Amino acid sequence: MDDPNAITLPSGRALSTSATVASALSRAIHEHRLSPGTKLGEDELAEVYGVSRTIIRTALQSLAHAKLVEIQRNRGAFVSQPTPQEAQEVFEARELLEPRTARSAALNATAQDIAFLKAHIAEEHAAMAEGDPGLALYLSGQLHVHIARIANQNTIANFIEVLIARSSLVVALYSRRESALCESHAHGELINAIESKDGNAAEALMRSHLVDLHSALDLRGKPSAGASLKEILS
Amino acid sequence: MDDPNAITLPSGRALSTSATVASALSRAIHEHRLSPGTKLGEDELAEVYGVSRTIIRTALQSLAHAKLVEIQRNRGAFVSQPTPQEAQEVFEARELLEPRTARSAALNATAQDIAFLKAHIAEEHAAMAEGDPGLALYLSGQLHVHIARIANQNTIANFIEVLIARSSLVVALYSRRESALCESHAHGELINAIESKDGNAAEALMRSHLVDLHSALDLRGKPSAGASLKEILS
DNA sequence: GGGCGCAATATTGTATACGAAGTTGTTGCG
DNA sequence: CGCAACAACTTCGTATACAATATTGCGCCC
Repeated sequence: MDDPNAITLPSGRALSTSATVASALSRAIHEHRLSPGTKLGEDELAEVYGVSRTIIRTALQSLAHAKLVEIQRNRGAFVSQPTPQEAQEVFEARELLEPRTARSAALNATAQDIAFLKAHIAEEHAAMAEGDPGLALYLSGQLHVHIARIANQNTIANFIEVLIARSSLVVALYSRRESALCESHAHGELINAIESKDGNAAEALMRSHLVDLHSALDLRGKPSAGASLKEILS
Repeated sequence: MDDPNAITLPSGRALSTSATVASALSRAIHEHRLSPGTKLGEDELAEVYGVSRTIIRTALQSLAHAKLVEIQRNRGAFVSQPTPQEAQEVFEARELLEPRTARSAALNATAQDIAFLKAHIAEEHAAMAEGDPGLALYLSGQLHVHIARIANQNTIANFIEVLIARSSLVVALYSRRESALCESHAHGELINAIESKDGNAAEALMRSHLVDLHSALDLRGKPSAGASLKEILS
């Protein structure tokens, strides 16, 4: 069944099939192409990606572990809708992990790392300029992950990766202003601090950056964006 | 096929089957009944638990996500053998997350929470007295998770849960002294601080407790304990 | 006309079957 | 006698088939 609209899985070489699907879905969620609450039917996805349900299930379980999708027994998988409480927790966790990690990154960064970060920011600007805010949002999140990896903290980086992904959901639901989340402004300053190997500045800038993001949320009410279907009408 | 030695899955009511298996395996790893490097064959486990390979695979993938087992493509699943670098990372992550969380717990704890923690410690002592150090180790780890939950930080608590599990592997491989890891001593003081709602003390005690644990490791060499088979001989 | 209960449908949960990759033991050659 | 290549076996990866559960639509009763 070579489905004509089966997505040719990108870079399907060394990665396991289910990981590829999970990555594609994760990316779609990051970029707000899939809204919180969207049902992810197994047969549907199997057809889209041109693989069997087995692969889809594995991928969904992987995403569920990262809290990107919620699997309800005998009901199916849905893109997660973090509660205000969960949103709060995500940012509190980030505020514990990221500032200190940014400090380490500043102390560890090589010239190569700096170049990479700058290229990354340029990419982010380009995406925004081309009118692809979803991609820009994704890239700006990945920057935080890269910083943790530069700090040689893979374990923490993995946590941050999960937190970033969930943050994207939080933004989709609770963002007050529609504008770009990580204003490249803050990221630029942060990278400058890292480049000057100024650990104190990097830590402080990261902390205030996170506070900014956090305070740009409106966590009082209920999900604002397309929390789909009856759930919002009940 | 009602296998006579098929483990009657404990508390199999509300939990999905694969989650039950994952929980059982996780517990076995925590308690050092499964050593790092042990091969976890799918058919083997399927027979032991009296379920199909499908379930086993799901469970193993879940554990792999928590870095408790490592899945090698076309080779199988093995209990993880954290490298010294990973061990280091695990403890650095804990040192970022747990002290501040202990502070929150101290400020949040209700009388009920205190009672629960004390009962937990008693259980831990009992396990040790009964000569079940594995169980004691498991329980002492869980205490850290409970503290995070008392702090109303479920997201952080989930991270800590993973870190605790990995710590158990680290201890199996790199523990210098064979003695109990979390000497109940430290836990007792910590709970006292929480009971007195002394956030500063709780944070400081947790920090020093983690430093103690960390420094009890010998991360220079290679895995000490039964890192199985040829891997240690090559 | 509205609400409840039952049957039909659809979707997920689990098991099994088949194909692919790796591992091991053996045999032949150097 | 040792090493390399081959073959048989074992184990995993993926797809498909069947069973269990939830959802939906219809009809009946109130």
